[in-house]
Amino acid sequence: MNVATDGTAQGRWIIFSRGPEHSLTLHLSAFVRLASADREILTQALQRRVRILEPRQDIIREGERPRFVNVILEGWAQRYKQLADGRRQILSFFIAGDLCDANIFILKQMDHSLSTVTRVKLAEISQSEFQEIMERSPRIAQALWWNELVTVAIQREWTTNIGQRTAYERIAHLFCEMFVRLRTTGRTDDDECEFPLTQSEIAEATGLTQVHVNRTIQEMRRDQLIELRNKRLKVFDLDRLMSVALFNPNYLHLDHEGLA
Amino acid sequence: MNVATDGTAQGRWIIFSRGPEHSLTLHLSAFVRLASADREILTQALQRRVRILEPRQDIIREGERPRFVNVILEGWAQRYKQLADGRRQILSFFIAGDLCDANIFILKQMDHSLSTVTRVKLAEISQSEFQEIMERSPRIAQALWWNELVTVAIQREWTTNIGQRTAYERIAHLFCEMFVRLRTTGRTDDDECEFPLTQSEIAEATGLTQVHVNRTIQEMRRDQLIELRNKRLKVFDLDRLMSVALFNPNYLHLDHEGLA
DNA sequence: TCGCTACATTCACATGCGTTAATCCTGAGT
DNA sequence: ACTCAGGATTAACGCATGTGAATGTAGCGA
Repeated sequence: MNVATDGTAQGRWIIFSRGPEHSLTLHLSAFVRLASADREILTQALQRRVRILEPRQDIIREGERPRFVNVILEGWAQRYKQLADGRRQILSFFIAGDLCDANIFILKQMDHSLSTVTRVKLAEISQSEFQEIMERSPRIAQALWWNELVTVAIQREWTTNIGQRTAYERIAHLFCEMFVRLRTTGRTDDDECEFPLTQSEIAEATGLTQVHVNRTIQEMRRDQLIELRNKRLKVFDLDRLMSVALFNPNYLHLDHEGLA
Repeated sequence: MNVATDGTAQGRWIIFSRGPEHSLTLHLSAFVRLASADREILTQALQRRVRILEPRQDIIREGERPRFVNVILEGWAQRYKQLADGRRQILSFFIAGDLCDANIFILKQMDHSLSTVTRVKLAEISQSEFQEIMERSPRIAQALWWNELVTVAIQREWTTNIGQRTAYERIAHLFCEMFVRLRTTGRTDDDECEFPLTQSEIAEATGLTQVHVNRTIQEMRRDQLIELRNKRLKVFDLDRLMSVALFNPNYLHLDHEGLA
């Protein structure tokens, strides 16, 4: 696949492309316009250690010591957290181009877990590599701050989502967020996008039960809001979906200088 | 008040002290041991622009352009977010020593609001001052990253709290978090601490209604878990409170090198 | 084709929490 | 002491969402 040099397809996400030679080229064309030297630095970093993981597999678990910054190159991944008695909350989703935790080695141990949703291709960046990148390019260092600020903003929105919205609104909001993020990185096809989550996973992400998610999605289908099957989501009218979800994309902070 | 040079009282929070001459001295003795030069830099930055705000007053509102990093010197403040129809979610609380949003100027506009809970004394740090600090002291810059990582971790815990815990557990968890954070900064008195929130505010922070918060707190009182009146919280048995809340303090990341 | 297995769907019933709206405190100011 | 206002408390009632468990369905390997 190729990528994202026009306004539409740029975003917070670090997006990559395969050139004709199938080598990865990284664009942290997020937030700042990076010089080609910066791009080169990132491209290098992403090639050093690449792994492929099967679906529903842990990347790192709560309590473990973080050793790498993970960058998702293909597929969906997620953060989650489990209470002592097993209840599980999904905290966020990662899609291609997302950087999991800049500077995570500063923390002694993970307070949550990372796992794949689909089959995932990711790049691991070691602490020393990471520090070198930050030192060599202040632009990238600033882009990483920006990335982190957006990450917190998304987490705040999720808190609000679960705390204030009804089941119907919550699920609609999740659809909006993922659709917009995928579109920003050029991964939508008109009014459709991939959506590899099971209803149980939607439930764990929204603080609902799987049964109620099922009921609610059927209601959304009846309302002609969406279609969801075979791991694909179709949004008939995004404005309407955003409206019923009380979705305000401001928290994604897509209004940065990287955009046209 | 004086502060926090021993292990117990150090924490993630940037704590300050009044010397005998009533001048502020800042300790970002969080996470890293700072050199006295670093301390001096921070002390300076915190003296330049100090404001006092009355209770329940906005500091900055969603949509506005951020101009300062705010550091809380005294009192409690909060983040909140409001949906288009008025529903409000409180997203986190700040206590003395907390730094609101490092590098916030990177974002074009606020995606949430900041307001006081009690009367608050805060220091504003401008963009240029802030950048200068980061450049002059890499130790501080790293401490700021650490601070940001803990901020996201707390937000994740709040998401989990609202998504998975029952009303009783949620409120207990909030009590635990604030008690532990206050204790870490030396602001508890044995088994008691200040707790200036109204039941309505507890409700907005936990995604419950004020009526149900009231019911639940009475139940906690009957269970001899806590006492709460006159804006003071008494915790009879912190271990038991943590246990019913399924509270695991790992997300506060207090196990850093700054600690003895 | 059979029979897994993982999901999605349905059903009957229970309940935790929300809603609305009085009424009751308590502390601060006069 | 008296008053007032902002909380806290109580009550009656409703509903959104949870629980537990059965049934349906589609893909996939043997």
